Amino acid sequence: MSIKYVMLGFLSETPLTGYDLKKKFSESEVFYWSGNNNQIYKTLVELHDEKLVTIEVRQQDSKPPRKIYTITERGLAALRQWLLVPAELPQFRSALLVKLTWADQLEPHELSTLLTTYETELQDHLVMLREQARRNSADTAAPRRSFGRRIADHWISFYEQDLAWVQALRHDLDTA
Amino acid sequence: MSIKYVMLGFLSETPLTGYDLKKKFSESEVFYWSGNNNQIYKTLVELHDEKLVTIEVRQQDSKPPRKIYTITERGLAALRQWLLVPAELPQFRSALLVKLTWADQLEPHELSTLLTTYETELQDHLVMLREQARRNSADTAAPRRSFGRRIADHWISFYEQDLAWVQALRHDLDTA
DNA sequence: GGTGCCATGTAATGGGTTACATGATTGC
DNA sequence: GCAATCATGTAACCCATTACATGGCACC
Repeated sequence: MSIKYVMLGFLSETPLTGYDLKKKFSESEVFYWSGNNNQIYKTLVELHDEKLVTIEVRQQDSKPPRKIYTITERGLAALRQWLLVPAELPQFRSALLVKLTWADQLEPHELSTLLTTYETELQDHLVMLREQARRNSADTAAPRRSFGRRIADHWISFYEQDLAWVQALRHDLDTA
Repeated sequence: MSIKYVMLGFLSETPLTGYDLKKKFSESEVFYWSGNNNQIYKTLVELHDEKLVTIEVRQQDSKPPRKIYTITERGLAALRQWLLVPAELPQFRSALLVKLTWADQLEPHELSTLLTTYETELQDHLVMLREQARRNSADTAAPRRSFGRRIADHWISFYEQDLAWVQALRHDLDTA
């Protein structure tokens, strides 16, 4: 799965600049790309070459000109076509689970520190995600069939489940 | 997080060849690298250069020679040091959640097909994972503080949660 | 005769990251 | 004076992927 279609997706809602797209990527983890300049500006050129978007340059005084990208009919068709391709299964990457495989290489107190640190970080992250979800669901006046809030909640539930697991593990280790 | 330390981890259990390591990566999704030749053989050279492993070449008649890699004291120390570094938070990458963001671009029956296909694939995958977990927990006579089974179960629960979510979504769409 | 396992490795490519570069404006 | 926002883009690099290459043996 490439970032290309996700950018088309955003552009299907409203015309945007590269800068705007960058922000879109940083606003939600579900769009898991870093949204770095290199990729975005290169991909925009690509999208334009394939006539999936049009460019409108708008000059601004004392600011760099904005290049506003608008999706074309072909772009919308390409997006739809991509949406119809069966979605690959989710990928989970947990550094903790990998490390715990060799937990026996650590002293009990070292293991305990590892878990506690992780737990704290997870909790902080969850606070952030919940805040984000709250904000996003507030301003988006739910369009007919968009699952924004539902998706965000599901996302959060992955972390919640992970948190519960670590807590249970820590509890078991403490009582043993 | 690089594949390097994971390879050291495997080598901390027992000496292995590059070929063996490849298999280790394919045996469990938790070790999420593809385990392709390029990376493994290159990394083994690197590990050897850094004196984290030693090489023993064993000739075999009518088969290519095996290069058996054994972890050194320095290797074990490097592994431990890596284990102590706080684990990054897990990363989830769900193509489905990304696509559903633009679900309104699809006809109801197209959306339905998308979800059903995904659900079926998930279920198949779960069957495979459960089988894998069963096999792995059978032959590993649980060492003192290794969480193999626990880790596998947690892994499975991520997919189960995802499955439940899709099923709930599909149910809601059907009844609406 | 074809597939799969053993066992090593290389080549080409793709996808993604960080960091660099410019430059004005606003706010602390 | 410093950081952040707006807004574009480039350079260097790293990690990972697929595919290619070799070659014998076992099994159906």
